[in-house]
Amino acid sequence: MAKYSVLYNKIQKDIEDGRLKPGEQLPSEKELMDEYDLSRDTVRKSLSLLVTNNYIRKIKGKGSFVLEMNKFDFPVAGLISFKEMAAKTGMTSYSTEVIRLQIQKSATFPTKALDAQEIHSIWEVIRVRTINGRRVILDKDYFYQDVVPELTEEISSNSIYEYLEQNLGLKIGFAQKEIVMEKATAEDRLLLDLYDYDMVAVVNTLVYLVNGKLFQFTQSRHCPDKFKFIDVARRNTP
Amino acid sequence: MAKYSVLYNKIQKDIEDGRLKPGEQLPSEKELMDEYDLSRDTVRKSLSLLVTNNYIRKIKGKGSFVLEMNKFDFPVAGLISFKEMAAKTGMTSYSTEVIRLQIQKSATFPTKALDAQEIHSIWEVIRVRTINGRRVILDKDYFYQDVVPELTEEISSNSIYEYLEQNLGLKIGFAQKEIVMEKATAEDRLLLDLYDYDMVAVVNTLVYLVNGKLFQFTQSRHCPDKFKFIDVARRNTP
DNA sequence: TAGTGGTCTAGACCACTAA
DNA sequence: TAGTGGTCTAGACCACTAC
Repeated sequence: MAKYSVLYNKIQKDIEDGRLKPGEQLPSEKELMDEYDLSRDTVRKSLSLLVTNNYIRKIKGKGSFVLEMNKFDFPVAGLISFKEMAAKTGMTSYSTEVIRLQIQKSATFPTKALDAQEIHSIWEVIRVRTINGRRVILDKDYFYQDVVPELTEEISSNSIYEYLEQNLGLKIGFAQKEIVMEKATAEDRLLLDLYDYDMVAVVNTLVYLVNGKLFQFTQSRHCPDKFKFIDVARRNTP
Repeated sequence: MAKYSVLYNKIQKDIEDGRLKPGEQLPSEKELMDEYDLSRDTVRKSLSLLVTNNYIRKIKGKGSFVLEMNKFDFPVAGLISFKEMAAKTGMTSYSTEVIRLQIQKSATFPTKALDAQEIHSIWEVIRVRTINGRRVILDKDYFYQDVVPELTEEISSNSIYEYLEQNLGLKIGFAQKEIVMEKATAEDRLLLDLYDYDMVAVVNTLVYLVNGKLFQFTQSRHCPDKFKFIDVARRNTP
């Protein structure tokens, strides 16, 4: 592990575990250099990462301070899986039911997500997420089979991402999300407990590997009253 | 202007204006050093910024490449004002109507957004955004008066952000957004052209200055069929 | 004035990619 | 093997903040 990663992880953990409290001042760059026996640039690299990930902010002439970002309910910063979210927010009761798991010939895979007109074999996974006894999320995932050769019901009902990262060694790079509202379909009404709602919140996601290759499209359809998306935006990062 | 900013802006502009095309390879760090007479670290700082802002990606042993991120309709990356968005997406016909502009004593300012129980004087600005003849967005903005002393109808109907940044010299740091769906209120139905929809997409935003001080809360209520939110998420930025 | 973070440099070594 | 980006160092000067 790189030296700057070690320091980054140390401070990140200190913040998440509450050893460093919101508003608290971090040691100065000089002090961190001495304490961890690092050059200033390496210390600065760690701190820069903490800044871009919204853990701290730096003020010229004053120091580095832990951000106070606990005004919202849960800390979803972008890309996170259902299972990770469940763990972070401490959901007591949740489960996943696999509705369909099959291979397709790019039929229903959204055309705009395809790089070209090539024919691909594609895994289609349809799952329903239940939280506290209510079916609230309908997930439709599509993976290229040349990237994800095998997929079982057991993997799907656990965490696909965990499998992809730990077993297949795939490295997720980034994702584009699009959030829209749509009229509920007959399928939505069948698979979700929508009560009297006639709309759903739809999150379309394209997931890319670190090498830039697109490998997954996901459509996540949520009960409107149980949907919440959190985002932290930084204006003009430079 | 810092040297790394100069190079960053140069390349960013080249990408946005199409002189550097998606997938194209940038000059190597060595070449950029020579061409712009910079040290390697300075070149790397520029490129790092382009990476975190999702303009390019770097591949060890190969080079830096322009990202292909044009699969979505418009490039909203986080924090952007209505006027900026209108300019970027080339909306032909839009206007803003100021419904209410007044000073309040923190009454309707959402309590969870307040730092303490202090009493503040707060500007309340309620505006309706019309696009192509349809009233699609209801914006409710709240500003602390000690940060924004004066606000006129003219400023409000133009761009408040432009005024804050250029005239008051305020520096926006970052914002937290929360997106939820809500049942339409009587006010929504009165001020928006909702047709037969009975829900709205609600974006709650807390805006902080670079010094970390919270200074604005905004609630933006959208017609569901005209709402779209785009987000780019990077997994494990380190 | 002392201490802080911001910028910039020159040089070194490593790991990965491609021919 | 040559070229690329990734990490790390030591030292310099600057701008801002606080006292």
